[in-house]
Amino acid sequence: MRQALLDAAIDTLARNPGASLSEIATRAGVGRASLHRHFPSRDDLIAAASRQCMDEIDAATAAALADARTARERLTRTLEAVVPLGDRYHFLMSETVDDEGVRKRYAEELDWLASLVEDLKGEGVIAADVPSGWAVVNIDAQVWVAWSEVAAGNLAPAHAADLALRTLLEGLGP
Amino acid sequence: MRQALLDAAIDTLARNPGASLSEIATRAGVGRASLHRHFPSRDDLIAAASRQCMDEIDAATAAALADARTARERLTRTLEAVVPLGDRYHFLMSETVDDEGVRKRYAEELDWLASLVEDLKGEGVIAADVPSGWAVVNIDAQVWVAWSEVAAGNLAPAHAADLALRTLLEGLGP
DNA sequence: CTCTAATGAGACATAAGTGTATCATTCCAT
DNA sequence: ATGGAATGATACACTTATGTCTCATTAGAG
Repeated sequence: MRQALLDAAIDTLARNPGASLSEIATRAGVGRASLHRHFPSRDDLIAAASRQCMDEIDAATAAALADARTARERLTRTLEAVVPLGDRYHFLMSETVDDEGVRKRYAEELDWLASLVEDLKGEGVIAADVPSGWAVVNIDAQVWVAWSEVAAGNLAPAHAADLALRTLLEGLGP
Repeated sequence: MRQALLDAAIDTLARNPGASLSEIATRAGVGRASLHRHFPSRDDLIAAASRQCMDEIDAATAAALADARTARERLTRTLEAVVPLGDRYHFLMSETVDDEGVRKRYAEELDWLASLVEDLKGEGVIAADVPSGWAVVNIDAQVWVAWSEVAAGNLAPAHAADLALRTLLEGLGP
């Protein structure tokens, strides 16, 4: 029940950030009153959904990164793992959360991404004259683009992740 | 007055699609009643703002494309012209408009972009094995990324447009 | 089977956004 | 200076979303 509500919230809010709690409850196959029992306020629901997204992304990337030796390999595994979770990713980017813990974890994710970019530069995978901020925001953008193409039914997840990787490596490479 | 309202609407709604008419009127330095005199309903305002955005983008690209001979040159000029209008561009992408004329013009823009991609492939600027849909959505994404970096104060418009162009040419090239 | 906790459905109050109408004031052309 | 048009401010009705509460029903543990 709680899980169904979180999934419905992520699904619905990723596509329409202004969706009402009624829509979310309906999509979860649950009455609106029950939603309020589990999540007293809209903010509570969004904060919990954000934590859920970060948990899923952390789990997926941790598993994918276990055997990654180079930064390039870490980027590859990360894209393969995160593109199928693109709706989670997009939800995190679009919803501004009041919760302190969520903001902190989100900042950690950004730091991790920034350090990955630095490592990629160190390996010569990303050219030195590409601003690091540009690289970070491009990785975000490629995840979003790849997922939206998958969600639209235009590409298979693996193909989309591959294209995203190629676009990043060639586009930002030396 | 009408112009101030349109500018305020685009500015405000590009950053927060759920902004209220009060916010927009206040940002325009106008009372909410006056807003309703010029634009009877919210939908009217959004439709007019969308037309305004397309007019500005059309004007900017038409001027930039006047002397473009190759498809690659058209892409370059388009990025240089559109990146500074990134908020307009983003507004168009994020607001779903009911108006028939707006939808039609928007579809024409997408067609134009698709034909540009085909021409770029013909010139060998974009690799043949890159799906055209991927190229189209990547051009959109680069405009958005470049503008957001400009809006955040991280890059100068010309530098951002240049990075976007480079990322596209290298990322999608053969 | 029985008791308890959870659920669904609905009523209710509250708040915010929207659209309309009114009236006094300001601005501008004549 | 004067008259008309536009504006700002305000009040009002209407709608929608939110959060709380109650009560009958259901599911599941004992």
